[in-house]
Order: sequence, then structure tokens, then C-alpha cells
Amino acid sequence: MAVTMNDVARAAGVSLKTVSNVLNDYEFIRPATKQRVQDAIAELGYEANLTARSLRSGKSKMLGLVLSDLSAPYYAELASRLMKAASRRGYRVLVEQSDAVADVELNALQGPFRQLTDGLLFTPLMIDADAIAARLGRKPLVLLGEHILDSRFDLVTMKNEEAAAALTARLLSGGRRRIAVIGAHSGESAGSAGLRLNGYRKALDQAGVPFDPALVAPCQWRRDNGAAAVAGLLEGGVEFDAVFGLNDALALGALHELLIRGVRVPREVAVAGFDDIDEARFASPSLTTVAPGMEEIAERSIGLLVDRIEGRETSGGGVQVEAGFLLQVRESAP
Amino acid sequence: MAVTMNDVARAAGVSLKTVSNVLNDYEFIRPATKQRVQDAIAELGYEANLTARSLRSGKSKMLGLVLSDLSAPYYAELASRLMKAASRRGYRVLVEQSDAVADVELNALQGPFRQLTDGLLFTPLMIDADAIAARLGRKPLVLLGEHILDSRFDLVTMKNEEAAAALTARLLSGGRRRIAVIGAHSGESAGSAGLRLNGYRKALDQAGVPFDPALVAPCQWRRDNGAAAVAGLLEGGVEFDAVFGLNDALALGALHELLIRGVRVPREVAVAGFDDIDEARFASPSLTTVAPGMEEIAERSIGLLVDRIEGRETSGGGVQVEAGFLLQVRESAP
DNA sequence: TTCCTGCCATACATCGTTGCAGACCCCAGC
DNA sequence: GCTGGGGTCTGCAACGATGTATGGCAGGAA
Repeated sequence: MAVTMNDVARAAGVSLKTVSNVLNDYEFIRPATKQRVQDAIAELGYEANLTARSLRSGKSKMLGLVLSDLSAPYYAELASRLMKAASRRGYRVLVEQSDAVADVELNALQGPFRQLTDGLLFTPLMIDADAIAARLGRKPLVLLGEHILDSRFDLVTMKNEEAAAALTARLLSGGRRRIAVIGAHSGESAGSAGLRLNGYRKALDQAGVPFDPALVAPCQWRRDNGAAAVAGLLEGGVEFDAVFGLNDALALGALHELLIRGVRVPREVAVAGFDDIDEARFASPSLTTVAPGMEEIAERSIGLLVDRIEGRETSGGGVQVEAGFLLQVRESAP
Repeated sequence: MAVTMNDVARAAGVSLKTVSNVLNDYEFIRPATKQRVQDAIAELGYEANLTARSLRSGKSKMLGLVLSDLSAPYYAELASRLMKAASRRGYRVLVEQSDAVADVELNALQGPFRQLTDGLLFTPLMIDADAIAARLGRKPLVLLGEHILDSRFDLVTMKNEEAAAALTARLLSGGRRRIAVIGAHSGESAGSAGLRLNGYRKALDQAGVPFDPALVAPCQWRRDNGAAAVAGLLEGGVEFDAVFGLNDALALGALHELLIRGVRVPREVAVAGFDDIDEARFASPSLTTVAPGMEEIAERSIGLLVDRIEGRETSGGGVQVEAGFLLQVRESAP
């Protein structure tokens, strides 16, 4: 069996509790004793049993991350950064893929997943604020993204609306007047899709360009959907001189479909996306997009969550953080 | 506090152990008793404390996954599939990013990470078979990828050499004679880079085409490295009519650089990759590559690991699994 | 009746750690 | 010499579950 505290205690000639005290940096221990214990630990190769510690202390030093699909590039990059930020603070991240299924999201909030972790980073897609509030235990929860805007919750988000507006304005100033939007989620207003669509409309208004619903293509946020959406527009005879993909995957799918069909980008149709995933820089033509300050999002959300867990952040209402953004102008929409 | 078994026992009017027995499907329980316990569980909303169970039973129902970087598309897609395969068997996956740092890899093998999990899926990059063997505890370990070929370990891999040879042969049969290879790792022979390079050389031999070391560009496996490698070849005055990126990220970086410099693909230079990440299909031109049977890899490796953990697979030596592959011929190298 | 066997339920110890309360020692102050 | 208090260390209980051993009760065999 593994070496336990008891073995260390025996080897060092002290009580089990003293070993515990050394490990937990208890103040009043004679340097000599401390040294003896540490020597014994080193000699026996003792490692604390995290499960037992967890049972006793009620803390697991693990954070939960709930997102729809880790294979989506944006989430993959985000998860990677979140894990590094957590690691710097002594935490691990346990990931749960919801596949955008409501039941999975609900279970993540109250089921075993919640129990295993000290706090949750949650990207709600299918459930609303009340469903979350009803299941909100005593453990900290930080929402990621913008599906829920509710002052009850901590939230780390990005300037979706402003960024989408800025990007749209950029397309407009380049002379584009019929900008197709793909990836809208009909009926949704508070989510990323809704906010970005809002930004788009505001920029149009600002420029005095009429909004044409025919230019809006609703679909999920994957490359193949982007391609299909563009195909649909072209085959439907809808005229457009630019495509705004509500995320990069969509925009890259759209770009691919346009090129296949012999549409010249950006000459005939400009293409822009949102997220600035690594892939965007290396597309051909490279993709104009919005860089949402992912590092800031990762750092702030982990920071906030850990502060809540360790009791450094105690404000009653939700803390709302909005990360900055940067327009990345590249070849697809110069 | 949370509801415990004791509360359930009291509510159902049975002993704590009987509740435990109901939960663990013990055979001899009167249906009426069982029902009473289940009612109490439902009424109180009892959920088993996984930490306590874990401490007592020594099993956590978690698998560890060690890889270099979750934001690399291949690993992201693989991790996503592994997590789903694990979930089907009642396990969760805890991911550790090694950043290809030897110390992190070593710690994952014996440190707290190992302790938290019932078994490990490990992609060794910086450490060798002996280092692994020296730290191999009693918990199951399945190696992923090919850095280590050693009959002591369970290993799930792909047909790197055959696939690379098949891809190279395809380029040769298309009339390409000077095929640049990017992403080689000098001095390495057993890793993915080494094996794929081997396959390349074998195909050349087979076709009677001489091997030219000037065509081999060593670098890490990211998009920017691929771009830089191609830039280096072009600026070094090396002539080539095809580029074989040892993974897709490299190939896509290379493709981007070629197009930027006005090289026509595939007319002047064909480009091929390895991995068939989703992005490959949507590149422009779409990328010819090798689909390594990722679903098979995910399913088999999780299956093997869980079988080891649950004692269904007990063979002494290492089980070696080699997944099939498929050539995906697309526009970049028709 | 007595004993045994099969079914059902229980008590107790245990996993490895931490929180709480207290024991002990030593020195300063009265 | 006694008291008080700060520093140093210890013992016991507890976290919430499971394994082992065993206790009862029914019904059938002797």
C-alpha cells in the first residue's frame, strides 16, 4: 500500500497530527521538528492522499468547466488557457461536454460533476437564468459567455455587441452594402448570436443601410453549417457582397464554399468572422475577424472563480466582467 | 449539509448498510425494503458522495489523459472523442497538458495526477520507455501514439509508416518527384515524426526516387512552423513540387505560406498533410491528408484501459492495437 | 422438537486526512 | 512559589462511504 501520514509520523518520531501540521504550514512548529518531518517525507516518498484530504476538508482543488464541445476550436483554445490559468493557482480543471443538451447542462449544475469540483465555469446554451438559479448550490459559479445576463450571477464575457458593430462598420466603410449574416439563432436575444446580430443591426442603422432579413441565415456554429448557409443563399438567389460569420468556424466554412463556387474573396464578396482562432490567420485568404481577448477572459474568469472559492471575493451580487476586443483586419475583408 | 446515507437510512427505517446494499445492487434484499430505500432516496434527493466512495473503494472512476496541448486541433478532437467514449463506460476524463515538458510528463506518471485517476492515457513526447517503466505503478497505463514501442506497455497507435508511404506514393504517382517533408524531428526514429518520415523514404525507394536531405525541414508541429519551414525552403533556393506536412497543422501553415507567395497549389506545388482534422476539409484548396481512424483509436484505447482497470483484460505483456487509416484525396494534391 | 440452510438486515472497523480541544513545558511577573 | 500565557505537540472524533462478520428469522429436514 501507499505511504500514509502515519508511516511518516512513526519515522519522524512525532504524532500524526504534527505531520499534518507541517504539511499545512501550521505556525508553531520548532524548525528542528519540521525538518525531521520533512526528511521523513522525502525519505519515504510520502504523497498526500488527495481523496482523503478532499473528504475531510470538503475541497477538491478541482474546477468544473462545462461547454458544448471541446473539439470546436474556440472552446479548445479557451479550455487550454483556462487549464493553464487554473494550474497557476493550484487547481485542476475537469471538463464536461454538454453537446448543447439541456439535461446535461442541468446535471452539471447539481449532479456528481458539481460535487467533484469546488466551483464551476459554465457556458449555458440551452437553459435559462431561472433554471440556473433554482439549482444554484452554495458552491461558486461563474458564467462564461453571454447567454445569461442576470445580476444574480458572476459573469465573464466579451463585448459582443460593440465588436460585431465595429466589424460591420468596417465592412460598410469598405463599401459593402449587402452583408449576409450566418449563424443567427432565431428568437434568441441574450446569447452570443443575438448580441452579435444586434451589433450588426446597430452598425447598419448607424450607416443608414436598411436591414434585410433575407440576408440572415440561422444555423449552428460549425464549419459545415457555414458552408451550407452560403450555398443556401447563393442558390436562393440572394445577392450579397459580404458575409459575416458569427464565429470563425462558420466564416471559414462560408469562405470555403464561396471559393469552391468560384466567387472571388474579397473582390466579389468579403468574409469576416468572430473569435480569432489560430486557424483564421492561416486561412487563404486569411480571415478578418474579432479577437475577443481570450487570454483576458481565461485569466479573469479563473481568477474570479478562485477568489470566490477562497473567500477573497465576497460581494453579494454577481460580478460582471467584460473583456476587451481587437479587430483583426486581414485579407478576406481588408 | 448534504444528505448522507445515514439520513436515508433513518428515513427508510433501515440501517446505513442496507442503503449501501441497495445502491450497490446487493442480491438479497426484499423488494419492499428496496422500494422503501429508493423512495427515501428520491424524497431526500440523496446523492452518493463520490469522494467518500473513492476513499473507501480506492477507485475514482476518472481516467487521466496526458497530452502536450489541448489547443492543437488533433488533440482537441481526440480528447473530445475520448471523453465521450469514457462517458459511455461511466468514467470521466481529467486532462493534463504537458506542453512537451519532460518534468510534467514524469509528474503525471507518479504524482497527484496519477493518484486521482484509475488509469492513464499517456502521450509521451519527451521521456523514454525506461523512464516510464521506472515509474509504472500498479495502475493501468495505455500509451497513445508511437513515441514508445515497447512490448512492456499497452499501446494504441496508427499505421504511421504505411499511411505516410501510401500518401507519398500517391504524390509520386501524380508525377511529383521533389517532395519536401516538414516537421521532422532530427534523431528521432520511433516517434510519429520518425515513423512518418520512414514511410516517406520507403515510398521513395520503392519508386526509385533518390532521397534528398535538403528537402527535409525539421520543426515543431504547429501552423506557424509549417509556414516558416516553407519560407525557409523557398528562400534557401530548394526546388520542390510537393510538400508533405507531417501533420495537418503544418501542412495548412505551409499551404498558407505558398499561396501568399503566389505559388499555385496544386499546379506548381502539391500539399498533403496527416490527421484529417475537420479544418482540412474546409481549407482552400481542401487538404489531401491521411485519416487515421480517430474514432477507432478513441474507442479502442478507452476500451483497453477500462478493461484493464476492471480486470477484464489481464494479459501480462502489453496489448498493441494499430488502427486503420484512409487516404483522403482532396484538391491540394489530387 | 432440533438443527440446518437460505434469505435479509445489521454492527463495527476502516480508508487517510483535518478540526477541535487540550496537555505539557518553559519563562516572566507578582 | 504560584499564576498566567505563549509556544509546541498530541489525541480523539469526524468526513461519508464500503467490507467483513455476524445476527435473526423463516421454512424444511431429521
